Amino acid sequence: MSAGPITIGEAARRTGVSAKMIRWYEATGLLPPATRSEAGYRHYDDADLHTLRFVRRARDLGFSVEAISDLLALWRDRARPSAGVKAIAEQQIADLRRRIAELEGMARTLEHLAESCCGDERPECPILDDLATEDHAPAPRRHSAGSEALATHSMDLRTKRGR
Amino acid sequence: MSAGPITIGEAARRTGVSAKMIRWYEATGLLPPATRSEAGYRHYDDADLHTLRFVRRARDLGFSVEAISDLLALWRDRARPSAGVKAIAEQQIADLRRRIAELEGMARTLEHLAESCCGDERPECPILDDLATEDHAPAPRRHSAGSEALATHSMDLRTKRGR
DNA sequence: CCTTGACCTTCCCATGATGGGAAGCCCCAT
DNA sequence: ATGGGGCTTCCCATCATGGGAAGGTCAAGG
Repeated sequence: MSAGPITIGEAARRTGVSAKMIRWYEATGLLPPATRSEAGYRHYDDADLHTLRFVRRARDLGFSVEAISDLLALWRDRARPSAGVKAIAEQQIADLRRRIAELEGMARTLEHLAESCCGDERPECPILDDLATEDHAPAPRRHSAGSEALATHSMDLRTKRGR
Repeated sequence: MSAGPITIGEAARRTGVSAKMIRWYEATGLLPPATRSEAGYRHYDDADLHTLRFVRRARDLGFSVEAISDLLALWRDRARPSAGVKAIAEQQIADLRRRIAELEGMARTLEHLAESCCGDERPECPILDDLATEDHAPAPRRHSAGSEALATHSMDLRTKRGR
């Protein structure tokens, strides 16, 4: 029910989108420029908050900013056919499934290796032996071209290990 | 069999690691500086190729460059206890499983939504309706701190949609 | 009225692993 | 000796995000 325009920090708190990211979304054109106070402060109203939550939710579902841009346009167009939205969603699902399969393959291979490694004081280690084996499949280079219209670029699949 | 030292391009062809990446691995300390010809060309011998294939294989299993650095050190130390290697591998497995679960959650949610969207000319769209719904769980912010010793940083989970 | 502290602004930088491309040198085969 | 392809280094872009500096603004309390 709060109606008065609020500042970016407050909007961040209420939508779960950081102030940094709100500014960035505006700078890159995902969101239209916010209205400003005389001093230059950005102000957000309830409709803006609604949009921000929309973006947040879409991010949580793994959509890229580019995809969200399309979704936002469709959302604003009340006469759009739902087919377009569904197509974007299915593209996203396919992408998620592909990435899951890729990670699953890695996990399974590693699980096999870890199982056969006793992991004690002794230096015998099937894991290192596997890594050092010369004849692994050329493994189709990542970043292979997709089918034109539905081309996707596989993301980075590695882990960041904090330390 | 081929014994003579070869150039970086040839090493790239034979190991599946791009010349760019070989230079980068050297620059960042994952690999020791390559020997150079008088003209400054890098030269690689069979042992180097073996190492490069090791790195390549580890990358294919999703290990970060930092983890590979540890694995390489263990590989070179023939007296290492296999426990250390196994620990790294299990950390990696846990990380992969966590990421898979996260993607799986997104995929399932989207599949439910896509199922209920007829995807025709009509503008009714449960997918957009969901995105526009105000009350979604605060969704624990990504990048939450892990447990000190085994701390991991979750990766980016979004899609790049080529266009 | 003035200070203080919390907030806002913009701008630059870093992340991780990868590729693109420019400018310039080198090597081999014709 | 010349041309083309490979090598060198260096800079830039990606994608979404955060960190932090330098400086302006606002509201509350002395």
